[in-house]
Amino acid sequence: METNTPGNYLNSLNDVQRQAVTTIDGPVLVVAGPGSGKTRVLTYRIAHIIQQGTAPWAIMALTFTNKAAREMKERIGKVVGPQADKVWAGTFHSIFARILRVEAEKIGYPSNFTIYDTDDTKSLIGTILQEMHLDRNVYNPNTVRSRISSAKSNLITPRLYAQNEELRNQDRMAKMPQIYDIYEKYVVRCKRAGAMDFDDLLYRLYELLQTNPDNILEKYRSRFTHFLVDEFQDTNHLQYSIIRKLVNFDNSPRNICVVGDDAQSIYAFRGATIQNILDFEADFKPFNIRVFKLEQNYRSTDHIVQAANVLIQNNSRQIPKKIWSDKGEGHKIKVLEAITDNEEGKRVIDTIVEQKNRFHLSNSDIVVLYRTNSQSRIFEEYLRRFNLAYKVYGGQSFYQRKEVKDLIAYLRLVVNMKDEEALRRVINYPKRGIGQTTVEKIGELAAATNRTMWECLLEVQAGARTANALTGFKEMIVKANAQLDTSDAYELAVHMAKQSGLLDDLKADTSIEGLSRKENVDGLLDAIKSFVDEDTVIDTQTLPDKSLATYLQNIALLTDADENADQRDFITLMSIHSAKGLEFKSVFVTGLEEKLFPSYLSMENAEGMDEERRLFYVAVTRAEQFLTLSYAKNRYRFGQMRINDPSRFLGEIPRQHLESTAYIRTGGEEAAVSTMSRVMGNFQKRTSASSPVLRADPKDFKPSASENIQAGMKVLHLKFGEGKVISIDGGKDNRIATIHFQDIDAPERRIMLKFAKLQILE
DNA sequence: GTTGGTATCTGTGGA
DNA sequence: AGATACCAAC
Repeated sequence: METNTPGNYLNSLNDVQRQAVTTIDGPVLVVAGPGSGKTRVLTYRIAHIIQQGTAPWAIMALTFTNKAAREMKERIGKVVGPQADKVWAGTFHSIFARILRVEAEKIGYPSNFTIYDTDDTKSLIGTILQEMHLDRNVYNPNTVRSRISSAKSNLITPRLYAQNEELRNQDRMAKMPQIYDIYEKYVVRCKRAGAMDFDDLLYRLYELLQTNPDNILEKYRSRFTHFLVDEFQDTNHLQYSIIRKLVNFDNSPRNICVVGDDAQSIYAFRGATIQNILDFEADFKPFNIRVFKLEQNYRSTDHIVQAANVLIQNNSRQIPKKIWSDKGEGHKIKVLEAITDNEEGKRVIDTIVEQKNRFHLSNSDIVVLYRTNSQSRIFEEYLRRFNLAYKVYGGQSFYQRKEVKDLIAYLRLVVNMKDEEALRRVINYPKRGIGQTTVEKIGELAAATNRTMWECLLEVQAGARTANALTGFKEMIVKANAQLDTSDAYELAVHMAKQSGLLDDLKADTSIEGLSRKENVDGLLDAIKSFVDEDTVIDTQTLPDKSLATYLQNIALLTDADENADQRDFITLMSIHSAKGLEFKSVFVTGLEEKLFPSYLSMENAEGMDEERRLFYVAVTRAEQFLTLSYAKNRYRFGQMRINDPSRFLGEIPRQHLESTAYIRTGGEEAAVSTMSRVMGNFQKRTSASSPVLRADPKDFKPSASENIQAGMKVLHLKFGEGKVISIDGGKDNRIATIHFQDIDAPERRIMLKFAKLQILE
């Protein structure tokens, strides 16, 4: 339990934690293993800083996710009360966006700048490619995007990029020599559209501090006196450069605490670098840096902790540390083998049902993790079949659905008419007779005259019909724009949904998908309504209003995972990436196959492989009590069934932490078993005791219909042999038998009748 | 300009 | 398998 009384919060900490909390002057590096009470340290530290007399608004606490930020604020609130809201705690992107809203005009952006998401970025790059007559098949927009993104993350401007022989050579080798040019055009276009992409939210702030108009640097240096950075291992060079600007200067108190775990760095793919930890140590070494290592794990039982310890040692570089737990040995790790991805789904859900029954777990105790979001589908199907409540995080989020984005695009356009991506999206949706040709003409004119498409809207040659449509479109937006100051976000959104014809268009579609699209738009409108009604606005300090502009700012940086999960009791499905920082009693890590996990995209070099291993480490260490690993020997990918070897990571877990009972399929499993021991590498030395034994001859085995099985019957099970049904419980479609088997170690088994094959003997 | 059908491509993670 | 690009017919 949390301690809420001020003063005695220090008592609930161990020695190292307490030092990390109370050492508030000067630079501090906290190396925090999984489950080591990192969040607790951060929150108590903030509370401590406040209680030592610092104003809450002089504290900046940067996290990676809104979820982490919200949790932190809540927990600070418990210790210091309502002042917690005054702390500048949030994601890098949201805190920096907040500053930029105030300062944007100093670097040539409107204060109501739009935030381009990944789709906007990709589509803008697509447009530029088209204008440059470059082949999309050669210039993959995704590749181009990530090149641009990593350039920004490393403070490489278009000009520097053009001069950088190494980068240019890489591009030439990749047959994309023009990337530097695309980059430059992209930056110009974003600026002209009054838009910042995710990287700009960081980069433009850096630019602001670097160019220092009106001595703005001084303003923020003196405003914030204490800094905290969570998940420091996942920051990129650009983020660290900003921090350094704000913290590391002459006469600065350098009150900064960074918390991270090199073993949990999983965002190198988007520019994060462990180098930052090393740089931090070097940069602050002259200023009496203190390093604290949190090594006690309060989350998991020992088999889990030890397994994690061993497997991470396969990585080449790491800060030495030994995570330990005093939670007792706990349960061994279970491995599920399946023939197909579909069967994997079934076996995972079977195991979930079994665990729920045997250990009285709630749905919310359970998480199913996977490497790629596309793996969620099969689990969803089986969960539905079993009537188990679940929630899928990530994947296509609510705000990425077409119909939602459409309405939002209208709203964006009303707020910022220069927003080209929004304009392109809705100029002819719903259909109003402005075709592709016209849109292209407008785009070309805009590009040729260095203006926005909005300005060129009525200047292109077009037939009377089209010209009419264009005028109508423009007037509609202008009219709505005029209402910005008088209407709140909800009124305007409803107005636009109706006026644009979007609502009518959705109503006309009576298919099931059409209905759900309509529901989504209604859902969006509801969300806007509650934004207007509620007092809780993320950025109350800067924009304490209910305007559409404020609303758009708030949602641009929101992801599905940030929505307040309603209190219902559900099983969680998510990617391992989004599970970082979370914990569950029972964790399923699925799809442990070579080329999937580790991903084939990471297999080329050692760094990629190490990052995959860290990802596996993160997955494993989410578990408190139960850890189940699963893999399928065959899996559909790219529309084709592929054969996969089990992941090497399975082989890296020492045998003694694994449950010995190997899984055996009913029917033709001899082959399965031998394959398993062959491919599992380290598993090979298993003793005969661990190999599965058939207790019934498959040839004579004739399973009976499960409905007929009743308490008191004598039954035969292929693997467990003869047994007596003690009792039956569970619902009609979910009957579970408790069976006493004669000659196995743990004679009492609970078996789902729906799936178990049992032959009635008498 | 719009519609609908076919060919082609593409494939991690997320603020 | 699903999304998108492309093309031919209305």
